[in-house]
Amino acid sequence: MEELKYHYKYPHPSVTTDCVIFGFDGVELKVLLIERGVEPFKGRWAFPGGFIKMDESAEEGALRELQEETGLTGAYIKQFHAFTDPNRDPRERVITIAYYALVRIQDVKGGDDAAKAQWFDLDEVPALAFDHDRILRNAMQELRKQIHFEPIGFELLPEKFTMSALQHLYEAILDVKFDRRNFSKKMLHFGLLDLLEEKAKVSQAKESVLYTFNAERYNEMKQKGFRLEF
Amino acid sequence: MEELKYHYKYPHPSVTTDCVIFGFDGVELKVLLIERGVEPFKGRWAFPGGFIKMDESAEEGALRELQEETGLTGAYIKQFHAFTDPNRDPRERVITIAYYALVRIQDVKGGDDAAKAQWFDLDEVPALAFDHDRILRNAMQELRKQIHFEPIGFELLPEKFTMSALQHLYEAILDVKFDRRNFSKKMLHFGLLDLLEEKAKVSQAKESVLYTFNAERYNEMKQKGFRLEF
DNA sequence: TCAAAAGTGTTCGCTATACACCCATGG
DNA sequence: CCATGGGTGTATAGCGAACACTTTTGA
Repeated sequence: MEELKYHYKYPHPSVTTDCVIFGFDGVELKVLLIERGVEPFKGRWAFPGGFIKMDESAEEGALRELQEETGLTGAYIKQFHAFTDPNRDPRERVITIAYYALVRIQDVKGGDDAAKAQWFDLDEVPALAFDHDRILRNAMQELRKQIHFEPIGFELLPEKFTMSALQHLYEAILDVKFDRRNFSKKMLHFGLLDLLEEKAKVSQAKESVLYTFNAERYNEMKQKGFRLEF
Repeated sequence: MEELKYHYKYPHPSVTTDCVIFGFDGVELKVLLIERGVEPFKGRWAFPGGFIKMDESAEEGALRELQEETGLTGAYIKQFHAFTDPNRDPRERVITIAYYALVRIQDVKGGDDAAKAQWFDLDEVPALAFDHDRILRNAMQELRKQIHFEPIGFELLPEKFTMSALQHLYEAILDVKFDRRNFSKKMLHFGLLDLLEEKAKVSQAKESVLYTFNAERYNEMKQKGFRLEF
């Protein structure tokens, strides 16, 4: 039998973090899932996650999970909800504090874990373990809200990107279509994109100019009271 | 010595809910605080809160705390952040899932608890216990974000209210001033306010017309894809 | 009669949107 | 030479912001 070393007067829930990891391949918004190797929900897909250590914050825990699965440090993460249904885990009471991460898909290495990890198109996500379906829907909602007011899309793109990559990203996240001319006008109007000398040919067509996001300028402007609104 | 009946292989944090209760007196936005009767932070003010029971969700816990302090059932609450700094409670590891509640201040009874409770103007809140200063700042931020997109202000007003009460509420929450004519135009333009026959004299001046918020119509419109944007 | 709040319309500028043609490249 | 995607400007409508005078009432 396991040794039970920690004793409390009242019952305590377990607390985990789960990390919904979003990536973008230039066309589709994707999410990184891990196949569970153990019961419950063995064989089902789920988000990376795990118990919070007693000396780390939830955010540190989420970053640790993210690093273990993707090799990435310092990626953008955001806490969006704590899921607390008493029956969300069939084994015991587990509360999870959920984060989403925005990563550059091309920077992701295979994780340390032997666990099978795989990117899924958002519209091809299978039925997930636990309440992770709900967590994913919720993450998407919050991501959509956030992108209207913060320049987080750039976390998903390479350093240098074309205007049409940026547009496709916004279209994938918000599930709408924009007029190319209007989209570009609006983006450039914020004054946060630097036009690079360099060009790139993406498809079998004309080469297109590259932009980069000027985060410094954004921070300056934000301090002066500028509120981005897409 | 206390009997320690609950045993775990790994250490578990305690999990609480805290509830930032907002009210509006017609002029100022207020927050309900409770004076702590025990250490730590004895004598300091704090939000109502407590441990989550093993068979209730965090939301149920927050509603229970709210009911105990105000006598209100079914008030509007919203989870806005989980605070997880390992040292936020000097006694032991405590994670708190924070909610804010919007209540009609005039409906609030004294709580069941003998604890001293008191409404504070938002700009006269004293230094709070634990990390509750931070929690309050965070709650205000989230409330401001939310009121741009959801008609939650009405949760703070009586059923029947004047346009200027509504305007003062928005001004208090957003900390800005609006032009009376423009504000009224914008609000009425949503088509969510019903003009009542009844009038009221609020101050020592002209009597003014009363409105009521039509929640049914809002729900219909929302289902048809209407997105409120203030 | 004075002070305080309520009621009410118009103008202007900006932003969002709708929309079409030409060019460069690779197959 | 054809298909694909890139680049670019203008016209219109709707919304947000600015702005002043008259009325009622109670002190």
